[in-house]
Amino acid sequence: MKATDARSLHGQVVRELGTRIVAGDLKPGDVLPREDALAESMQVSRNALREALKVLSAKGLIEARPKTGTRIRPKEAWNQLDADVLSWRCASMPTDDFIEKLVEMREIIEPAAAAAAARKRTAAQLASIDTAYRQMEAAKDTGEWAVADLSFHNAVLQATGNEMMSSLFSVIESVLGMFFVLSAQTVSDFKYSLPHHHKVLEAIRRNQPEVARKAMQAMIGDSRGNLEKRRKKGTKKTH
Amino acid sequence: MKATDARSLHGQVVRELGTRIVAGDLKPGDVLPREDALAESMQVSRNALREALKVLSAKGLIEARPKTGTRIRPKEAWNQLDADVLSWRCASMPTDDFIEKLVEMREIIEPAAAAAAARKRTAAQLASIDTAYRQMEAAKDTGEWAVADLSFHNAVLQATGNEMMSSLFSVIESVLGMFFVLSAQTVSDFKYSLPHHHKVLEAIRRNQPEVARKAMQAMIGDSRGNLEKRRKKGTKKTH
DNA sequence: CTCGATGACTTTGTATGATAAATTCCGGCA
DNA sequence: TGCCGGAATTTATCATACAAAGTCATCGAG
Repeated sequence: MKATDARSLHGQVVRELGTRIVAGDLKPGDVLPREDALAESMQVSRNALREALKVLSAKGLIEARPKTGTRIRPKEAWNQLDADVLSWRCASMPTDDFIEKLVEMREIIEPAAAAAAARKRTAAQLASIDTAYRQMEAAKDTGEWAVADLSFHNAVLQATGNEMMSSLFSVIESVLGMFFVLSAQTVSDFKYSLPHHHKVLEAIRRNQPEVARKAMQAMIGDSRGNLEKRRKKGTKKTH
Repeated sequence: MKATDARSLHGQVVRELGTRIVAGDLKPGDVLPREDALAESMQVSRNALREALKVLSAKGLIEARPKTGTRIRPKEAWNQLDADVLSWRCASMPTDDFIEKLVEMREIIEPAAAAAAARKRTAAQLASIDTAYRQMEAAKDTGEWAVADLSFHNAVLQATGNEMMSSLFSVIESVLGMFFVLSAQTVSDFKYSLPHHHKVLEAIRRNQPEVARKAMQAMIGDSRGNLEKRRKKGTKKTH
């Protein structure tokens, strides 16, 4: 689910450079080659390259100044919540440290969102959550499950009625994505978290904020435990 | 504190179009004029315009396709947490509804951040918070206070050690900015929240997460009350 | 008459070359 | 030594041309 169109040429340049920056291949403070040199080395026109640089600049990754050149900005300046930045970080062998931070964000965002949704959801928003839940019930494989699961959590965020909360879905998407890839092979019963989701759904349906918050916390706590188990297993394998 | 450089020409175009989009002057679904026509009407080259469009596209505001044209994307697709988007929304007569959403975000983010900071802060991070606090103490006018206040809350977010949390500072910056402009004239003692900040600082110093969380919650609750008072006064004036 | 393919047209995408503006850095001068 | 100005370099902007992609109408076949 990439925000940036990867088909276009400048989109490929954005992805290429963005990936290399977040992966640490290009470090903060480093200056990029001159625009014409970089354009030539990447086999694109200087025009396409500049459009890519503007996009990276909009995401806070780089900064261009005449004469000085274009340099990588410090990590604190990056739009760490940007969907592309998150996706690039996830793509490049995320460290356990990063996954832990993602989970930490989730633990803050989702219980609060569930509580807010229980307070303010409209009938239509509740219906969206309900639909997603039923798709999870009906899922026949891990692929269908993943899609429905993401829909569920997205619907909860949207039910808060706060568009800034909805924008945080990119974080949830990242952490769930990590979870899916880590548990795809090892889990036989991929629906084991269905009861957790049901509790959240019912609490939101009944407008019970604190019940919804607790249910969501429980779900995430469970998820965190499994994630750590999988991660340990994964590191064992590499020995 | 603009992320996008407003001095450059394409930066001005970004700001112009971005402002008009978030203000609702250009609505989701609307298609922009052709690139060459739009470029001419804005007195810039098509090249500069395209770089601006790429930036807006990176922020999720627009989407361009051959033949179809460039259209405004639905609000759900916008990067609502982007510093520029937030600043543009704040610049254009924010509705009470939007301010309420900002406060809601703050109530979720900052108590959790204070707790995390109390758990994980390094000595250097604590020193940053302490420095900001002393600058608040020493502030001689509302301008100095505002700067120090922002530093304080930024330092707390950074003390969580989670860069995604730090990226949420743009939200805090927006809500505090609104607070400052609304209370600039009406408040005689602009340091009245100093004790609140002191409690947060001390709790973080002593590694007491729950104390820090409560102290931050109290500070925000107080701030919310004042904001509503000011807002009411403001609407009264317009009668 | 309906459906589908085909071709022309419109709009964005990419390339190229040239000029302007800004900033650094060096050298001259007081 | 320190200030000032010019040269050099790099990004910023402009202009033009062509390629690619998608839309829409038109035409033909069933």
